[in-house]
Amino acid sequence: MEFSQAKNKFIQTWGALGSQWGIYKTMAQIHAQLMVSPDALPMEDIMEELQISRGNASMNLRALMDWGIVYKEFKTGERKEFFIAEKDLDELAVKIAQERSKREIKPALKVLKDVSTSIKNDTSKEAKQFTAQTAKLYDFVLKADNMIEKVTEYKDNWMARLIMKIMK
Amino acid sequence: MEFSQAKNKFIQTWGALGSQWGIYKTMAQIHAQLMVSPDALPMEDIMEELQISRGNASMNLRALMDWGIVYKEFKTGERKEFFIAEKDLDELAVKIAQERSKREIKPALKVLKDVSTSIKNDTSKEAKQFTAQTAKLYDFVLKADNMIEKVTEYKDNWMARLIMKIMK
DNA sequence: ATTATATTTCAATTATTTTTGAAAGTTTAA
DNA sequence: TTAAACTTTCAAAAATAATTGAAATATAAT
Repeated sequence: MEFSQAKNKFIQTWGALGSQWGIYKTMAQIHAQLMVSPDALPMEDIMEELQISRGNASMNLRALMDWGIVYKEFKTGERKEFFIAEKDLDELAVKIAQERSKREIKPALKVLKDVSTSIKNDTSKEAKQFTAQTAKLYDFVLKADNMIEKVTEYKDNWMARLIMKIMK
Repeated sequence: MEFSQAKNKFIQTWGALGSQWGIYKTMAQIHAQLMVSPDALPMEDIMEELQISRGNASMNLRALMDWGIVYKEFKTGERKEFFIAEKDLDELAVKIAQERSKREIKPALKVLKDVSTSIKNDTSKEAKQFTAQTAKLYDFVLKADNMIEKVTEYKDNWMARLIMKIMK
C-alpha cells in the first residue's frame, strides 16, 4: 500500500472508531492526522487533507485543545498557528478518561443518587424495585468512575501493569 | 419526588448516557425501563411509557436481544411476548464489553495492523512516523482489548476485585 | 492609525440518524 | 382454512447533528 493511501485509511478508521465511542468524527480525524505527523501542522494543511472548511477545522481544533490532547505551537517568524497532538498513548488515555468522567459520568451519578433516594412513601413493588436497582446502578457506576480515577493516578504504562495484575 | 417522575428522570438520563457512549438513545431507554421493572413487560407498555411507535419498539428490542441483555418471556395463556432485562450489572457489563469488542475494536485492530505494516519502500520521515505511531496504537488497542477479554473471564464482581488490586 | 493576515463565531445549509406507520409476515386458535 | 392477534420490515418523514462560509473579531506589521 502507498503511504498516502495507508494514511487515509487510518484517518477514516480512527474517525469511525471515535464516533462509535461518542467523539465527533471530524475531531477524531484531525487527531489522527496530527498523531501520525512528525511536525506541527497549520490549519490550512488540515483543511486540505481532510477536505473540511475553515470553520469546521477551527471548532474541532478548539475542542481537541479543550480535551488537552492537542496543543498550539508558534514558530518564530511565522504569523500563523501550528497544531501538534499528544503522541504518548498513556497520556492520551488518561486525558480522555478524565474528560469523559467529568462531562458524562459525574452528572449521571448525581441523577442516579437523586432518584435512588427520592422515593419515600410508596410501598408498591414497582417503587421498591426501582429504588433497589437504581441504588445498585449508582454503586456500580461509582466504582467504574473510581477505577478511572485510580488508573489516571499512574503516570506511565498503567495498562501494562494492570494487565499483569489481572493475569495474576 | 414522585415515583413516576423519578422513573422518567432515570430513563431520560440512562438514554442520554447511552447515546454519549455510542448506544442508541431509545435502545438505552427501553433497557432502563426494563431494568427497573419487577415484571416482564409487553411491547404495548414500552410503546406507551416511552411514547414510541411499534416499529421503533420492535427494532430496538431486537437489538437489545442481539446484545444479549434483554430476553423474551412467554406467559401461559397469553399470546403476546413479554420482555425482561438482564438485571445483574456484572453480567451486563460483560455482555456490553464483549459486544463492543467484537463489533468495533476487532475491526479497527485489523486496520491498524494492516496500515502499520504496509509501508515498505518509503524512507521519508512522514512515512517513518506513520509506521511507528500506528504500530504503537496497534499495541495499545490490542492491550485494551485483551483487558476486556480478561475482565469478562471473571464471572462475578470482577470490578470490585480489580479495584482492590489497583489500590494495592 | 491603517492594512494585512489569521482565527472565531454562528445562522443557514447539508448530511446523517432516528422514527414512524402501514403493509407484509408470522403464529395460534377455532 | 380462515381469521384474529401480534410482530417485523422498510420507504418515507421527521428530528438531530455536523458543516459551511462569510462577517466579525483578533493580532501583528508597517
